[in-house]
Amino acid sequence: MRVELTIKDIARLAGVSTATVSRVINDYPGVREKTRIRVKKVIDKFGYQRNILARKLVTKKTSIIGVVLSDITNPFYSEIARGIEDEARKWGYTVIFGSTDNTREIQKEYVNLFREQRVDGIIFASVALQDPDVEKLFKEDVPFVLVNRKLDTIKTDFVVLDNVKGAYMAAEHLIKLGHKRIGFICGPLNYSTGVDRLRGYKEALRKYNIEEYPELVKSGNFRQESGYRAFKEFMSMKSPPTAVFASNDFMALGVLEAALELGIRIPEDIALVGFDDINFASFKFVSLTTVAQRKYEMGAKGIQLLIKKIESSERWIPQEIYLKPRLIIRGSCGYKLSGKKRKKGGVR
Amino acid sequence: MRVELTIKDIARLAGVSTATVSRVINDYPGVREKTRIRVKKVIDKFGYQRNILARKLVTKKTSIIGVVLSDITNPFYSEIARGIEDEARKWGYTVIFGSTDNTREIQKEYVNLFREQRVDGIIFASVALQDPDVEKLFKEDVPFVLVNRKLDTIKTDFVVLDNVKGAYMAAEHLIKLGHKRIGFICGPLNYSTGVDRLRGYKEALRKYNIEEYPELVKSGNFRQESGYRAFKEFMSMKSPPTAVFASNDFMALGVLEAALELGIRIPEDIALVGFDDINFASFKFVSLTTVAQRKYEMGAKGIQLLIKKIESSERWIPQEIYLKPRLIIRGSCGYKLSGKKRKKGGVR
DNA sequence: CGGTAGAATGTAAACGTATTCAAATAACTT
DNA sequence: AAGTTATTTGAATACGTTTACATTCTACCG
Repeated sequence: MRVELTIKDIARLAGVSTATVSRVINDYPGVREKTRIRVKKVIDKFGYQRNILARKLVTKKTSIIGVVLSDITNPFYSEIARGIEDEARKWGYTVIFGSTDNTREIQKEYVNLFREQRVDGIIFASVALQDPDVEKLFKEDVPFVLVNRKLDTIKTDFVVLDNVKGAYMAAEHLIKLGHKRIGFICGPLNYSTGVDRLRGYKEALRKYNIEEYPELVKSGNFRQESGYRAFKEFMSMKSPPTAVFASNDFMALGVLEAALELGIRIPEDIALVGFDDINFASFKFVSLTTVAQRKYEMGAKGIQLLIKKIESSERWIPQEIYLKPRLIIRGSCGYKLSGKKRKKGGVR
Repeated sequence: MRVELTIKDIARLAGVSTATVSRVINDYPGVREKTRIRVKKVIDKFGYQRNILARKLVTKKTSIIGVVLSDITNPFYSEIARGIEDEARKWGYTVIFGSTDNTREIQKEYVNLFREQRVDGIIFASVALQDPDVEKLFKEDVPFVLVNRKLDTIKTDFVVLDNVKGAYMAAEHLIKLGHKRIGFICGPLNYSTGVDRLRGYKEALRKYNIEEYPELVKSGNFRQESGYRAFKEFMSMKSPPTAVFASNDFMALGVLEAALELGIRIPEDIALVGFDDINFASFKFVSLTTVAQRKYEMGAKGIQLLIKKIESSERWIPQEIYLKPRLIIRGSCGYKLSGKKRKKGGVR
């Protein structure tokens, strides 16, 4: 790499002091138009790129934000990530992602890395209900925002979907289609998304006076295999559910796989609803009815909030943002859409 | 945030000079065991985290690597990204991703951002055949590595799949299944992946003395809709192809959608092969025969290469790495697997 | 025990910017 | 035109490390 000019060189070449050059570079006021132009000309002519490291050293602001999420490969998270990335760029921030695979050790490693890199703040997109790392940051006053999943132990900023409401809507929809025995594939109960969706499901049953059968609630881990397994278990019961609500789309995909294997038709034999509306859910040969959340927007909102918090000078009051869920009705729930849609029957 | 101790404080507290502290921190030799321990104790007791910015300023090494790819949301790229991320972490590097949507302007913006951030090197995962940005970096001796797609205009490092071979294998497979009219949905011809896969397809036809019909090659853009459109066009021909080879999986998914809509069965009516082996291809209700590439590994290899290049002191000779493609035979091509697999027939 | 090589430690100068405060200059005011 | 105020400019310092070089210790030798 060729040699780089410094602010000193520019100052010398323009016949001014480094302070003036600095002021010009940062568009600070208090420099005469004439000299401003002169300095700019020199910069254009000889080329200059300020050394952001030196700048960061003195300003103590890196404009970097760390993001921990469980897996960038997971389409759910990659959409959030994209929202974060795009929005960050707009505000002049750079982001570093860390995929933890929901592992405490790797999360800790990334949090340490982020702090070593002197990030201005951190976004957690996949926090657990008990999270020592986050609580530590809270105590130490490091700015952060939770996204997607929240935490009850501390009062802090978050942007999440109203998961209770979303699950309620999904269950309600199945109930209104006439289902009385609705199997629920639960997410991990150490995540707010897991417990909230379970709560929503139960609330709907209660509201419509439908008896709760414990055997209709299977635990899953948000991964496809667990949906697959749960569905097979459902189907081996003496009286299986007539509908299944999987608390995320991946598990719903597992259900589809299992159904295909068992020769069970969705939705003709069993209705199915998912949660999240990941990309694949909308493919015609999947056509999964699901509770949608705007993942991109969630990421964008999250980083907006974080940046506001970082840049705010006054005492910050934590913001709790709940996004509205939408039920997207496709083929897998068996709802008969009016008009010409779904003329070809169900999925598969 | 509470006040941070500096190397000076530690030096004072341990009764040594800053140079010694620095040596301890960096595990440099030339400091007596006794003093090393003393310094470490002080650090443990009072807590200290070195300011990496100051360090970077003097060493001129940021240990940051920029990655430009077309879209982190695209499962193909997110897998590459994950490979890069994990491997980078192992080597003590941090990575910044930039999603360009294959846009020249955004790519330029990100390259500028990366340079402003003083990254040690850059990985391009979605370079075009003519790419002024990359050629400029090449001239200016900025270390970079191409991954996934390559460039003919300059001699540089890359890690790509042998796309010609891969496409050849796919086409050959269809030929051996007895197909004579194989529709090809081409990728953009301004990417090496586009042209190489086309070349592989043609080579196979030639090798097996199958006549090439220009109308059997439709242009696509690697996106689902274009596969959808191309398939519909094929099906409106007087004599449509009996098999379709889409040069990536997304376009193959488009084909599946179109087929579903037209009531055409895959593979019974028309055989289908894709390329890339994105996650979704392996789902049972998709079951797409495809040319697999190890995306994670490609990313990991790419960054390994880049780091080696960055850290090498001798004159660097560009490395050209071709990864081997594998044909993964699933349901969509109509190949009858022996044994118990696919007992349920084709897709859908 | 004096001398000396080698190891351990310290001193001081970078690295490239932002920023405070004082000095210089320009712009008004009367 | 002198005095006053506002605006521009510059000098100097700080940010927190690393590192070349000088100095001091230590240990070993004859």
